[in-house]
Formats: sequence, structure tokens, C-alpha cells
Amino acid sequence: MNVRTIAGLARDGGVGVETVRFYQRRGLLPTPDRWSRDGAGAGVRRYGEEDVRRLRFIRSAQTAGFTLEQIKELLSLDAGEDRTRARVLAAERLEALDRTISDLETARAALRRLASACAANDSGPCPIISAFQGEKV
Amino acid sequence: MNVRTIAGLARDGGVGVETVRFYQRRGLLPTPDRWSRDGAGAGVRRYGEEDVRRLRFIRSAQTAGFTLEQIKELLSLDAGEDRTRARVLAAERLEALDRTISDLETARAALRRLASACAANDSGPCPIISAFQGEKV
DNA sequence: TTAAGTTCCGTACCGTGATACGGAGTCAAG
DNA sequence: CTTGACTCCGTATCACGGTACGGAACTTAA
Repeated sequence: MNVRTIAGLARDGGVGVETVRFYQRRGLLPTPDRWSRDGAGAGVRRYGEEDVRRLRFIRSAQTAGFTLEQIKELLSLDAGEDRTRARVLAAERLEALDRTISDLETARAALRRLASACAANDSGPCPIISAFQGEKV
Repeated sequence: MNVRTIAGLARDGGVGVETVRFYQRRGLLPTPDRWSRDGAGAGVRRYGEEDVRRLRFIRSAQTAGFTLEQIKELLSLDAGEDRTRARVLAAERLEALDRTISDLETARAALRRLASACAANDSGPCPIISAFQGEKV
């Protein structure tokens, strides 16, 4: 399946149609020209593999914690020459990501304390608040 | 410093005054009665250690990924008897947290690929999009 | 006792990332 | 060549977690 309508693009990218439009309005995805076999009517926009790759990249970059604005910049950098800028963005995000991961690991430890504190027996209140005590976040 | 005004509570909890009020409106923090030395006037609300603990708990629980609604429920559970419910909430969050952490670790690997792909030399476009290829998110 | 600084409270607004709606146009199967 | 599904597009609305504003009441230090 090489050429898709917006619904196909959305499906292959794992998002909704409205989300694709939203990304187009934000300048993250191109809005290709309309296309019709004969010259009649305005036709419908068609999307290809490249669009799917971009869309998937957007989702991955979101997972990495980039905002849509930053992702827009990354996409423009992908084609451009400014390696320095790309490196800076990557390094900044990497640092923040390391912090986030370690915060989440701390939270996970607290949550495990909570789970086992509440697992021991079946009656009485369990000390939810104090299970989270003794961390520095 | 045992008794505080709202500004002291906010400071000790590491948030802004408006955020404390916001949590009160959402039912996450109590709104203590007003308090004045003589009987004159309505006085001002005062806060103690318990409020600081609750506030800090809210921040920690947020880091763990609970929504404010869920945190509200956890707070009510802390005093209550429903250990089962507490366990369910903890287990669900723990599972989601494990997924999130592993997603972030995947993202980190991609970001490192990106950083080193763009670090090698100083000219030409660097393949930002393809640095994120080959993951399953 | 007065002036400066806080508190209180309702209500409005913000940023981020979507998601929904509705009417006109277009496509594709029968 | 109709009918039903899908597209297009502008605009509205949502969820979440705050943040800001403004005027009256209150507190505190000089």
C-alpha cells in the first residue's frame, strides 16, 4: 500500500485523522496538493511512505519528551545543514530525559513500598502518604 | 516553624500560593478555619506539618504519574480502611510506570544514536528521522 | 494608627495537545 | 448516476494542571 488518503496515513501512523490535520496546521506534516485522475474537481490529498515516516518520527520524538514546536524544528533540521543545533537539542533532551528516568525510578520504589505496605494484611488503613516519605524529588 | 500561613505552606511544599489554593479547590488539601488571636475579624487560615506532608505527597504522587483525581482518592484512602483499593491503584500505576520507563529508555537510546550520528563531523544534514527508526514504541 | 504587605475569594485566562462538529465537496461501488 | 463513505476546512470545545487579576479584609511593624 504505497499511496494513502488521510485515513490510511492516520492508521499507519497510529493516530486519528484529526490528529494528522492538527499536525498539518502546526506545520509538522506537509499538506500535499489535491489530486484527481482527470482534471475534474479538486480531488483529494494523497500521502506516501515519507509521510508515514515523518508521522512515526513525531510520535517517537514525543515519547522522548520533545514538544511539538521542538519536533517541528528537528524536522526542519533533518533536511538542513545545522548539525550543531541538532546536537544541542539532542544533548539538552538527553539530560532532561536522564533526570526524568531517575525521578520515575524513585517514584517506582515508593510505589513498591506502598504496594507491599498495603499487601501485608487486609484490615486497617495503609500508610499511603508515609510510603512516599523519605525521598528527595 | 510549626504554624504557617498559606505562603509558608507553599514555600515548604515547593509550589506557589495559587497552586495551594488550586489544590484546595480540587479537594486535595483542606481549607482550615480562619484563626485570629482575639475574636475580632475573620482572621487568616493557618497550616501545620500535616499540610506540608500532604502537599509533598501530592508532588511525589504526581511524579509517579497519578492524576490529581487519583491523588485525591489516595489521600482519602490513606485515612480509610480500603486496602484493596489502594493496592489496585498502586499496581495499576506500577504497571504503567514500568511501561513508561522502558519507553523512555528506548527513546534515550534513539536520542543517543541521534547525538552520535550528528557528532561525527560538522557538515551535511544529519539523519534525525532515521536515528529514531527501528524502534517499536 | 497608619502604611505596607498578605490573605482571601471569585473568576478569567493560559499552554499543550488534541478531539469534535457541521456542511460542502469528492470518490467509488453498484 | 445515485448513494453512502470519506475528505476538506474552519471553528469550537475539551482535559489537564496550573497561573493571573483585582478588590476587600486582615496582619504586622513602625
